[in-house]
Amino acid sequence: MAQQKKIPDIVIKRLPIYYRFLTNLHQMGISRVSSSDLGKKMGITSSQVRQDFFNFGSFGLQGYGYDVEQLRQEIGNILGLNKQRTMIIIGAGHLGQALARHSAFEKEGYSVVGVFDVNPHLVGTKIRDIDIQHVNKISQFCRENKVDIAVITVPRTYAKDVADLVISLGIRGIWNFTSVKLNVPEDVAVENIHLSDSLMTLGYYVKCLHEREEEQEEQEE
Amino acid sequence: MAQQKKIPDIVIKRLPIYYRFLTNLHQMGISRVSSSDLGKKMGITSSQVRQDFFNFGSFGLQGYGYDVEQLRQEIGNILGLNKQRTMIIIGAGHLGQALARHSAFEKEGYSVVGVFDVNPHLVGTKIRDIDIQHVNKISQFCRENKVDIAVITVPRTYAKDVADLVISLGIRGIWNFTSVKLNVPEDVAVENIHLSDSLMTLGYYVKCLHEREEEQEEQEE
DNA sequence: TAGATTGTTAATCGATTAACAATC
DNA sequence: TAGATTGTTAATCGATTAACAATC
Repeated sequence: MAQQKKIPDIVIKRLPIYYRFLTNLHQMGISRVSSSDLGKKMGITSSQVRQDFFNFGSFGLQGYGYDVEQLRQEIGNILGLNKQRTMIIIGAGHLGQALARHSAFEKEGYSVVGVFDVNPHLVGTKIRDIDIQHVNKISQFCRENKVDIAVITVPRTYAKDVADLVISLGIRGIWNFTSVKLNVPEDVAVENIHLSDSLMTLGYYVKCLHEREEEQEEQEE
Repeated sequence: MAQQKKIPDIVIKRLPIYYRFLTNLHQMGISRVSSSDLGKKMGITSSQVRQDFFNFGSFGLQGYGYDVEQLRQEIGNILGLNKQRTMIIIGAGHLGQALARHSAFEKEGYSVVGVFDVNPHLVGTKIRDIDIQHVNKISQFCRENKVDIAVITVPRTYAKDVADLVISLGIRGIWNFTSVKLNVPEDVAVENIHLSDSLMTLGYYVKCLHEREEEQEEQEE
């Protein structure tokens, strides 16, 4: 069943946030929520909550609201969390290792099945129970194992080559932690974590706040 | 000089991207660029490029375009990259340590000046040349040192308390790596890196691509 | 039933794109 | 000068918000 009219990316980006808040509610033992309660918690309008869900169907009950656990599962299914996904991490530097050890992803159905690097000091060692293999083993590994997602945590100069490689091996999802913009065919999905960009954005707002403070001090004189 | 009409957040989020592409151009020895060239590289329209810059003034030359290095510096100044910023990292787990060791931030003027944790096995050890101190030393540290940004990489249950603490100590910028939504006063800036959200979003698109592939296979039969 | 809240359409708002006069 | 490209206003597009009939 094909997606009819394309759902805006910005709506998709909000689904994990809904999922997160619904998980919280569920853990707090709350079994029922209205669009306006949920919106208030998340800092958006009730209209937006209902409008977002409307893209996928109708999950609520008029006059009642939403069943927390049911809605959570619906959104989980939309996101595909009901299916197990496998990831390989390419680049076992500080960040790559931290991600490999980050156990939280596993709970959501994402498991790291391989870690690769070029550094001979790392190749052969283990992260948790996974051997770090040399990058030149990636092709073989992907032939022998189903891999859904490649996590790219290599230095920026290698990012493009690594992306091209994993795409050629049939991987359709790339989680890109480098600052490089990856140009990929339309049948490949890329999600970027641009740490530096995020930090610079924060820096801008901090600067603005400092400037505002200085102004206020001047006015007080 | 106060910011006149507020510049949209979405424009601010693009500034680091411009900065990044301009740095690349500069490193490639390219000294001149037009809005349409820059837009093409970044995957946006030339109109948007000009419209974005128009928020801050006029940096170009009609009939010529922009001087790469000059534009880069202008954007750097807007972002406040000309000023040195200090950060403390709270939570020296895998992610916190990886960020502390991530040297790239330093180049952009952000330096880690303190790392804190509660784990007695970590307290007293070093990351690079920085001592890991116990979290109960944060107040004292902030009184004795100017700290611009707090990086929060603690488990989610402690996130709120840590945020409240650093805000009470006068820190105005929070880089939040936990999955918790931090409710902060309006004179505090928060930037979130929600790794799980990003991964789930990627998972959604991977799911869609898989479904599309299956459909195509069916049609071929 | 009366009250509440959804699903869904319509109105508004803001961001992107187009257009073009200004000018290098 | 002629050509190119900006700065800037106007038009379009898309996302958010408001409104309300449907209905639990």
